[in-house]
Amino acid sequence: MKDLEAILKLPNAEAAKALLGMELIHTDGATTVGGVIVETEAYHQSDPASHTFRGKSRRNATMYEPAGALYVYFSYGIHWCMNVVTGSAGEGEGVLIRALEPTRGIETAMQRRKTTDLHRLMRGPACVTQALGINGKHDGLKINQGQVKIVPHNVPKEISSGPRIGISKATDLPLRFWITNNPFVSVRGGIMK
DNA sequence: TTTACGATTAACT
DNA sequence: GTTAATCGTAAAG
Repeated sequence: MKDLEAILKLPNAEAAKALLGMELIHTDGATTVGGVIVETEAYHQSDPASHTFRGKSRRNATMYEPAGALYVYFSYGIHWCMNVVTGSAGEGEGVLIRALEPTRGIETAMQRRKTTDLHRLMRGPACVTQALGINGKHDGLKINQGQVKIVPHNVPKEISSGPRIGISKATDLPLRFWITNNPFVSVRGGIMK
């Protein structure tokens, strides 16, 4: 198992795969909520579906921070989604965290999500941020230097890949990765198994 | 300044 | 399976 710093410097898609099986933890005061990353998507500068495709702007500025920064953006007027910035020198690359397998602070997460359905607790990018209590205030935070941490947890038995979800461009690129047969992966879209 | 739309979710038929 | 909710951002005027 490589440490986080090494993973974040890997090429975009490699980093997305390497983050699977790591544990993402958010500590807010006395409250800690976290889970194992089971689903990710890779985005980079030359990708038409990426926020950084058309260069730096106000919203995506965090994507150009050094690897290890947290890019949190607001979508559809309601949802927060979180990314981990990757690459070695402000290349505008990142990995979208799409789903976690809950491990810590499950009761707190259920209160925040207003559901007791464990399988839907952290399934979907906006569900992850809601369960962990992540929002725009966390944009730009450095991972492992404060409230948000990513630590080694286990090694995925098998990794699957396929087209990404919820985008209208470059939908044929297999830049979505998940842990094979993990029940906490969002299986929308009838993608390959 | 105005307009169209999105790395989505939850509710409903 | 289908659709409404909801608003910040980017692109166009």
